[in-house]
Amino acid sequence: MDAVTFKLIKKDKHTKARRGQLRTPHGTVETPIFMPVGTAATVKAMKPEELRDMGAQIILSNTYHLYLRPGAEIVREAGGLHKFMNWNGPILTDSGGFQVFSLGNMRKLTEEGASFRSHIDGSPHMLSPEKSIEVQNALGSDIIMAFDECIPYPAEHDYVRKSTDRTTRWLERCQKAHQNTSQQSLFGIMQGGMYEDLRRRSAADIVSLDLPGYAIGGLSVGEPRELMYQVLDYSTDLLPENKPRYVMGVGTPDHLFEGVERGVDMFDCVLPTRLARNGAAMTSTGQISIKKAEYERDFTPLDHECDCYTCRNYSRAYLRHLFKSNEIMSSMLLSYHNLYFLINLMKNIRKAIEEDRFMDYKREFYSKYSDYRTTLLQDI
RNA sequence: UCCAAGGUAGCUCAAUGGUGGAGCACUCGGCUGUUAACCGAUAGGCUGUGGGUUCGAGUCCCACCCUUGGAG
Repeated sequence: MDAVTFKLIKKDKHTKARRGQLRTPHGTVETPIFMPVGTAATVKAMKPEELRDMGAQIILSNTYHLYLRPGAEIVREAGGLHKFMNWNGPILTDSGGFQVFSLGNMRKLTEEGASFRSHIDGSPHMLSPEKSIEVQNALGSDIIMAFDECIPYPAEHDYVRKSTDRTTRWLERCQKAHQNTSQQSLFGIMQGGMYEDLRRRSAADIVSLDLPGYAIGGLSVGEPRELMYQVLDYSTDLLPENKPRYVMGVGTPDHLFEGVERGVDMFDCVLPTRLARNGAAMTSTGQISIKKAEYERDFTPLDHECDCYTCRNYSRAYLRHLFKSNEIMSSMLLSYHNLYFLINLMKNIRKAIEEDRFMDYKREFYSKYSDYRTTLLQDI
């Protein structure tokens, strides 16, 4: 029996959207779900209590970062990642595969794995499928991700094919290295770039390994929005219906809608927390920059439709002041709001799916969300 | 009153006698499995004032004004 299991509880009548439950050793997650990212064993500027209060069900952390600092053994000694960071809900750890992409100029790829130079002190390290699994075992996360290469965009067909096949071989090694299935489950990752034939090939290969969950990787790497939707259109169909589907690194409100509509169950993204620290807020009318001079005397909440702690208690003028003054509270209040915004959005989406009005809800949302009205007209 | 140092962008400061720049602040933009409380762009100037030397002065000379420190 897998540590993590998925139960499909409802399918939308009009789209591929679905409602499900993901059971993990640390609790059940209602899907579709957005997962806040806590790279270094902390969702930046947020206390676990706040995450729980806002309705976060599962968070993500990172193998590469925790391996470098403080080191996997220290987390193991602490009693595992849950205890170490005081979050006893479900945790998913990324494998370090994204760092293969994001630290491109500081690593070398071979069949064995990726040789990194630490971004902290320049020291050399090798992350292989086996090493990534070993570290994630030590961390004790509920869901562990396969070690993959997140392929840049654009990329030549030949390169994508070779890389994707290597990612598949790495997945086989991950599966072999991962033995303890009672506490952790391994998810595989589809690659294939923006090429349908390679996505099909990747999906067929990883699905044959019969894993408890599958991710769609290599999206949101700079490709046009329409291209991403196009890839998602056929990619979800290539994955088994009774297993969770996770699109990695996606987190703008419109992408969440489009992903859910195409049958995606899980998302994660640094965007809400990063935007927050950089003075931007996600709102029902679109992204706003709290830095702008026009908010200097705006004593209304960030988002008039939001009932989060930040919006209930603070004004745009105050949040602008905090940001301009470089005050820590700025990151805290904006992060809370942005995470709440996405978590609440997903909650509404789940409810809409349950009531067979997902597309109605999507239309309603898009009608206010100014940045994407053009998409609304084209897609609906 | 004398001595010394110094007056350059909003602020703190650069600039052999040869096209006055930077950091911060301001304004605007970007951020998608975090190398990111980050990155980028625009704007901003009678170089204290008035004379002089010079082909050419922020820079050298003179006077004055102002600031800071010291002495009395």
